[in-house]
Amino acid sequence: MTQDNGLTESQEDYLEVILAILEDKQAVRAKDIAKRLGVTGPSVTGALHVLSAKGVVNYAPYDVITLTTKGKKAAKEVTRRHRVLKDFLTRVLGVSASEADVAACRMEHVLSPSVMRKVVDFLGFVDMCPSGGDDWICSVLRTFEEVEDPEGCRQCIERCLEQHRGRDSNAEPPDTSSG
Amino acid sequence: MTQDNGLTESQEDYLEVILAILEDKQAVRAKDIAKRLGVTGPSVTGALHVLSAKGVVNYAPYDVITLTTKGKKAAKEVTRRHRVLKDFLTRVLGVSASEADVAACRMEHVLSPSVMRKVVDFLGFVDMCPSGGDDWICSVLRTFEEVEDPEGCRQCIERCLEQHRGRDSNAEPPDTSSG
DNA sequence: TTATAATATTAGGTACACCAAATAACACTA
DNA sequence: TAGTGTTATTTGGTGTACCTAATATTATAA
Repeated sequence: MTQDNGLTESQEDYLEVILAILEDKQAVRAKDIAKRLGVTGPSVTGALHVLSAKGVVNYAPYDVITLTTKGKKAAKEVTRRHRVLKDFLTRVLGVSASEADVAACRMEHVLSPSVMRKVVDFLGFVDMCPSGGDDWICSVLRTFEEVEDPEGCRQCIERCLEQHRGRDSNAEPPDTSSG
Repeated sequence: MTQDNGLTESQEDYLEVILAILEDKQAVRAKDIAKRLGVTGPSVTGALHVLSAKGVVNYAPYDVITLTTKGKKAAKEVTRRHRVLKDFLTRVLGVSASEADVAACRMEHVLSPSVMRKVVDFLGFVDMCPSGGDDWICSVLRTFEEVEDPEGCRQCIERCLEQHRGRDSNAEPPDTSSG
């Protein structure tokens, strides 16, 4: 497993939906898990046995289903990855919400923490941009290894953003074409 | 399968390495496949049986291993996805080459064609930028729904890029990647 | 308090993807 | 042409993740 928490992709999915159900309703039913995951009852029972053995869910036949502390932590972590990836897919790549959900559901199991961190970093740039930050584009450009003059770029982007920020300033910089 | 070509993730991996070996050497040995995929011989034999039944490899015991036309097409498609994703991870997110390879190896099986297209589109902007294109940043910004004056931005970016281009008027192609 | 509907579980089976050990085929060399 | 090492295959088995059908439990209504 890329994320190594000792859980398979399928098991991470189970934890994720259990947490989601817990946030909706009070009680978690095997039936609801089955419905959300598109599997049958026996599959849920089987998975719960394994998850219980792994110490992430509290389970006994016909008893209520809850997450252990460890399980809740793992579930939240998966959910967080899902959210980040969906965010990235929609906001950066322009993927539709529903498609992003499907894709995030798969990607959330396969990206290492370090790659996830890069995704978060990128989103950080994006978040920073409209609120006043003026260098995320430069930072991105730098990662392309194409920009040989980051400072020049920075200044340029700065002017660009200024144009959008300051409606009052109609002063178009006339002297920018110099090398 | 997200990519539905009737192949499992594992099977796509087999095709991918078979194609890779074909591009290196002339002949494909079960042993080489095993080594590249980190599996044992029997696993390869088993997979070849299935792949043969699916009409993507030509296989008979102790005979040479080749890809069918259909198989070659599928293999090239997977390889293309891998390349695109690795490219994206390294150039856009700044992931290291080796990590990008690992991540691409997983992602290549889980992203739908439409999401892949978005990734390609994004890379298109990136590629366009240093080589003369002048609006990829604007296009990206537009997707963030933050830019209210795309034309102004376009002009700004244009100046920015001019600044970088102007330093090397003889404009050789950037020639950074070689697949 | 039983009958019944809803829910959950066990039992048994499939498919995939792998493995180790044993066996078979092949390609040389002597 | 037999012998030897390499390569490939078959055999038998594991673990995961599903499924259907049958059974058990629980909750509820008569």
